[in-house]
Amino acid sequence: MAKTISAKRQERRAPASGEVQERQPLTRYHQLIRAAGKLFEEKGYQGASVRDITHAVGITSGSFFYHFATKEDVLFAVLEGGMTEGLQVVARKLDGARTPRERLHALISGHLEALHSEYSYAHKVWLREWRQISPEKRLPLEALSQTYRNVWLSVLQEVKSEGLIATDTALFRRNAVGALNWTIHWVRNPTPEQLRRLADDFVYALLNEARPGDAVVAGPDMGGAEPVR
Amino acid sequence: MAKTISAKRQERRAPASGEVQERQPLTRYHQLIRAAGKLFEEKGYQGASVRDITHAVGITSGSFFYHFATKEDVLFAVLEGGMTEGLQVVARKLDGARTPRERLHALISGHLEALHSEYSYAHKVWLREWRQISPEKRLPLEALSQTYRNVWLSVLQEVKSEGLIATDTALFRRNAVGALNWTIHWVRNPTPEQLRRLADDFVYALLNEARPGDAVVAGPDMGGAEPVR
DNA sequence: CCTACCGATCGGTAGG
DNA sequence: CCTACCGATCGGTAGG
Repeated sequence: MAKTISAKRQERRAPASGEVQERQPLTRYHQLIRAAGKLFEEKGYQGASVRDITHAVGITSGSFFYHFATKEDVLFAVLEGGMTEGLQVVARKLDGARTPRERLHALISGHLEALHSEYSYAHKVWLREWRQISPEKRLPLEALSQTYRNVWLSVLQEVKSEGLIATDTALFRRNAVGALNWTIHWVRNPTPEQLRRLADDFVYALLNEARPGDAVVAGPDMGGAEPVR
Repeated sequence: MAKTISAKRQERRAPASGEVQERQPLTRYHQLIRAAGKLFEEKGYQGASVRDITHAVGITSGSFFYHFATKEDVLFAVLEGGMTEGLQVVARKLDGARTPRERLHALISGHLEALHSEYSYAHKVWLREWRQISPEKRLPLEALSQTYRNVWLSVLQEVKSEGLIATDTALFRRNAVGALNWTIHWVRNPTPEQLRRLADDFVYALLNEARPGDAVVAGPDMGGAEPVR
């Protein structure tokens, strides 16, 4: 029954809030989430079958339903895990930032990091596949989104009161997040160094300020070209 | 054979380049494209079946393959039609624009119009489903994208030489297009008036200039709220 | 454009 | 976690 599976999942959850994640071998449960995340990113939620996922971790398809009651449940686990982790990355960055400008930079670099880290398929999947999650399951994910939105808005208020932003902070936020998320279409497998550089560029670009050093981003199209305009 | 179908499709194509599209009843072929576009936007390419599409226009599923050799072919038709039309919209807007600032405004408002017009599902589908198109079929679509990219870059050069843009035009373009495309997540069924207002706001927002009148966009979340951050 | 059908694959289940 | 299987649905085809 679903209750049993749900209970099992709770036991298997990642270590709570503050604890540092040790590099121990993944449980089957987490192997499945990771494999599902990669496959959903590659082929889409509907395009990746339960058999694809179980094949990737070396078990048979029936065994999938020992760990998850439905296919949708593993999608939920992918999204919830990724968004929670993303929030933590950003919070950590913000901790070390004092001035409004530094805090904006922290937000940008945290967002880019969450979006382009090795296991960040969750965010790309969220951007493409949130429609596939039933409204009830979507609720807790929307709550995480809302929290994140508020973090941005409060930082942008600080930045605006310094006179660095001329427009409405709500629109500024949406445009900034849109531009940052758009990088999934043209930034591919960036090195940490490229990511740092990109975050710097973004601060200047979003504020429409000239960059002190020069004004050109690394290369015409970092990574492979993407068809999306 | 596929050749036959392909030939038929050619006959049934929309009137060439310059001609004005009369409000005549749609052919089955175009009915199918339109229905497919809507369904792909709603449920995704994989989520919408051939039966869904044919049901929407009132024919049986087998008849689909009289008009298209494969399901992928109707996706291609949706995308090619939408992108071609989008290019025309922008070109028309640019024709009436003189100063660099006006030309930037034309680009922005054309882009928003193409993205939010009643039959603009094509662009939303392209943003989400381009992976589903085989590389060979993707090529002509990429060419259309490339053309559009170049239009943006040449206008941005003009804008930059006026001193309105401080950063690299390539990055500015990507961020602008990313921010504009992001509106599909938070703008819903805008009126022409709202769309005009939004285009105005975007010019100021992207240039990070204060808006003369005031500084607030229409409402906190025009249309329904979307979960995507 | 319809009827009737194909082999393949889907998410999910029973029983161990 | 496996084997064996389910009913449903998929894209696509043959023949008219």
